[in-house]
Amino acid sequence: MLRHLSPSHWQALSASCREIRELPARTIVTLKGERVRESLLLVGGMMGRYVPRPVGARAQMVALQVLGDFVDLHGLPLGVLDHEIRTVTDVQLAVFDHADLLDLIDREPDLGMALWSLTMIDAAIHRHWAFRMAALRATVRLANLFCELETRLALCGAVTGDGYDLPLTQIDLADACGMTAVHVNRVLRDLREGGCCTLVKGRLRILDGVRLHRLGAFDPAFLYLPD
Amino acid sequence: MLRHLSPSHWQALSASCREIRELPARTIVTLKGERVRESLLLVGGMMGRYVPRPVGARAQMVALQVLGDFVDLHGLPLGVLDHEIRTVTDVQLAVFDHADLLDLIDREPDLGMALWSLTMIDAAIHRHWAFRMAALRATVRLANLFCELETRLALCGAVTGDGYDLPLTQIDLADACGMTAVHVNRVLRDLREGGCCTLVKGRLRILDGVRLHRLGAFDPAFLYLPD
DNA sequence: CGTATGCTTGAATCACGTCAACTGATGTGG
DNA sequence: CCACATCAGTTGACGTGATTCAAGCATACG
Repeated sequence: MLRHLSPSHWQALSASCREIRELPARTIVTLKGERVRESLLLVGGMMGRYVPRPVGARAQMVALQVLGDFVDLHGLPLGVLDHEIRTVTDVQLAVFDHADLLDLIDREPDLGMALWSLTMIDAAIHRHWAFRMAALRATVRLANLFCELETRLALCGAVTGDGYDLPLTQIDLADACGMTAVHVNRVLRDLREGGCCTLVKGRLRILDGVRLHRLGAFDPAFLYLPD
Repeated sequence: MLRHLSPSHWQALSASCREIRELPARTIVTLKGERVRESLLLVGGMMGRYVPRPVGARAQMVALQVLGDFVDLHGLPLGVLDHEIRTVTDVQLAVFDHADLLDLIDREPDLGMALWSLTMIDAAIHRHWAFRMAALRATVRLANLFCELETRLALCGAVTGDGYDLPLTQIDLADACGMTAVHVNRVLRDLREGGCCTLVKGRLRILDGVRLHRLGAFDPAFLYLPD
C-alpha cells in the first residue's frame, strides 16, 4: 500500500528504517498478546495474521499481507497485538522502531495522518474479509480473494503478464477462506475447467479476467485506490 | 468504547461536539462512496455498517455499533467511506465536524493518538468478525456474537441484571452472522432449550454466562479491555 | 531408498439453505 | 368495530453445498 503515501512522506519514512530483516517461511513473528516495539514493512514475500484456535485445529487466517504492506502498524497506537503474525513464505522486512516513528509523527503530523490512513485501509480490507466469509459461497469466495490480491499486488507492480505469483498451498488458501483444503482443491478444479484461472507451482494464471471478476462479485472500492 | 479515552481527552473532545442528532430506526446515514465531513458518536441505540449487495439480496452487515462507539471515525483520515452506515434502532448521535476534530488533534497530538487507537480497536473487532464468520459454526457463531456484545455493552454500563437490551430482529442477527433468519431461529431455540440464553422482546437474558462463553469459544482479548 | 508434504478424487454424512405453511402481534382504513 | 395487510417469529420437509474420511499419486528431501 505504499502508493498511498506521498513521495515526501515516503522519503521521510524510509530514512528512519533501522534495518532490513530476512525471515524464512512459516515463522511466527509476533505472538498474540505480545508487546510490540517495532513495526514491519513487508518488502518481499507474504505474511499472514492469524487468530489462534484450540490445540489440534489450525489457526484462522484473518489477513494476508503482501509486498508493500505495513504489517503491524496497528501495534503502534495500541502497543499490544491481539493476534499472531507469521510469515507464509520467505520474507524481507524493513524494520521501524516505534520510538522513531513516534518522533517522526511528532515532527510531521501530516505523516501521522497518512499512517493512520494506511491502517484505515487495512480496516477496510478486514471488513471486506468479514463480508467475503459471511456473504459469498466457496467458489465466489475464492475467486473474490484472487481478485483482491490481483488488485493489491498490481499497486506495487507485482502483476506481470498473465497473472501473479501466489506461493500459497491449498491449505493456506483454505485457512484464508474458512474452508477445507479438500474443498479448495475442488473449487480450483472448477475455476480451471471453467476457464477462469489456474494455480500451478505458486503462480496464478488469469485466463479470463473479466469472467473472474464477475464470478468473484468483485468491487475494489474498499481498497481506496489512488487516482 | 469511551472507556478507552482518558478523562481529560474526553473533556476536550466533548467540548467540540456540535449537536446531538436523533434519527429513527432503519435510516441510511451514509452511503457507500459518499464524502464524509463529520463523525458521529453513538450515545443511544444501535447502528450497523453494511456492504451493499446486488438488487434483491439484503446487504451484509460487517459491523454493529453500540452505545459509546465512534461510528465513522474511519472517515476522518480517509474522507470517503467504502460501505453504508444505517441505524438499526432509533438512535441519538453526538455530531463532530471533521474540521473541529482536526483542529483538536493539531493542538493535542495525544488525543490524535487516542482517536487512532479507537479506530484500531474497531479494526481488531473487524478481524474478530472475519474470524467468527470463517471459523465458527452457526450455534457457536451466534453465542460468540452475544458474548462480544455483552462485553462491549458492559464497558458503558448497559449490561444490567440478567442480561442486556438487544433490539435486533432475527433478520438483523442473520445479516450480522451471515446466515438465514430461519436458521437463526433454530439456533436461538437450541440456545434457549440448552439453558444458555433467551432473546425475548428485544432483551437478551443470560441464563448461564459461563456456559454461553464456553459454547461461544469467547476470548475478549481483541477488545483491549482497559485495566 | 523411505518419509514427509502437497495435490487429487470418491463416497458417506451433516450443516445449513430453500420453500412453504401457519401463528400471533400490530397497524390501518372503511 | 371489524376486515385486512404486514411483519416477526416458528416449524416441517426437502435439497444442496461443504465437511469428513479415506485412499492413491507425485514430488522433494534426508
